[in-house]
Amino acid sequence: MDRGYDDCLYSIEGDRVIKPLQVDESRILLEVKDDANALEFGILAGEVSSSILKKAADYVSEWFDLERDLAPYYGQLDQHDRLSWMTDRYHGLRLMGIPDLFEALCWCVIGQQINLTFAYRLKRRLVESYGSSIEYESKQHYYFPAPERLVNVSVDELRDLQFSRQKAEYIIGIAGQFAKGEMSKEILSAHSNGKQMLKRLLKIRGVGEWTANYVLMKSLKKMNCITYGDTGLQTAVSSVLGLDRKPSRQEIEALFAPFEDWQSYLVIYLWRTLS
DNA sequence: CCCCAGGGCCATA
DNA sequence: TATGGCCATGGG
Repeated sequence: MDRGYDDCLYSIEGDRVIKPLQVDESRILLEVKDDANALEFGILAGEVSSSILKKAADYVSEWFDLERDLAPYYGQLDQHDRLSWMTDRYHGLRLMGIPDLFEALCWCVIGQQINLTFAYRLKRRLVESYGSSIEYESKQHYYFPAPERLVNVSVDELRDLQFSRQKAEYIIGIAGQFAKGEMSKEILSAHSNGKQMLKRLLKIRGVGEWTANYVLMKSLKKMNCITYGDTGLQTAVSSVLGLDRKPSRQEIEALFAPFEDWQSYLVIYLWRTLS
């Protein structure tokens, strides 16, 4: 999880990661750590009950995509001339989810077109300005701001945080859809298939092909999402194919074609080659 | 100083 | 349908 970027929604301390979590009406501080052959989780702060423990476990499972058997994916990777090395190098690397759809959409808008260092800085400013937090061992742990909060923020306030006018408008607009109940993870999930979900997402101002696929991958766990137009993906594909230029869309499609049902994972693994 | 970052909108033709 | 300008900032 630690790629050297400054993520403000969880903190990595040694072999454990700490993240504030809302389960039903309760706010807890979740800890997940590496325990040799398993992930172990615990509640550092907040109410603890059997119900909350179960939901925290479910969250960890979704966050780390623990239910998925990666063996078929590695089987396909092994058969590929230029990608088989990934099986050993990245063994066990899973698709880290962004379960909160609103957060995932906002994060995409923030990250559009700017370098990741700056993107994480913008996210931190947004979160620390409008998100709530809980304190643990004299450190604040932040929740992503609620749409009901962000919908009442002005474009100029976000520009003061160095958001571009476009990003500010997109985020406030998305917050409005969530606050009014026009969009939610449940609403999006109710669509019959991934293609319909993609169509619905593309209606949102600020959401293009890259963002829609990223969100379906990270929040809805759809397995065939290719972030076309992604400069990072293009760089990685160019590298593994040994090209001295950006790959065409057709070349990307050709590379991904054998990985039906695992294409999102291949995107994740290709991104990994960049860090 | 330049170019371009894990894009997308909008105007124009 | 296709193309180009624009956005904000910072790292290389």
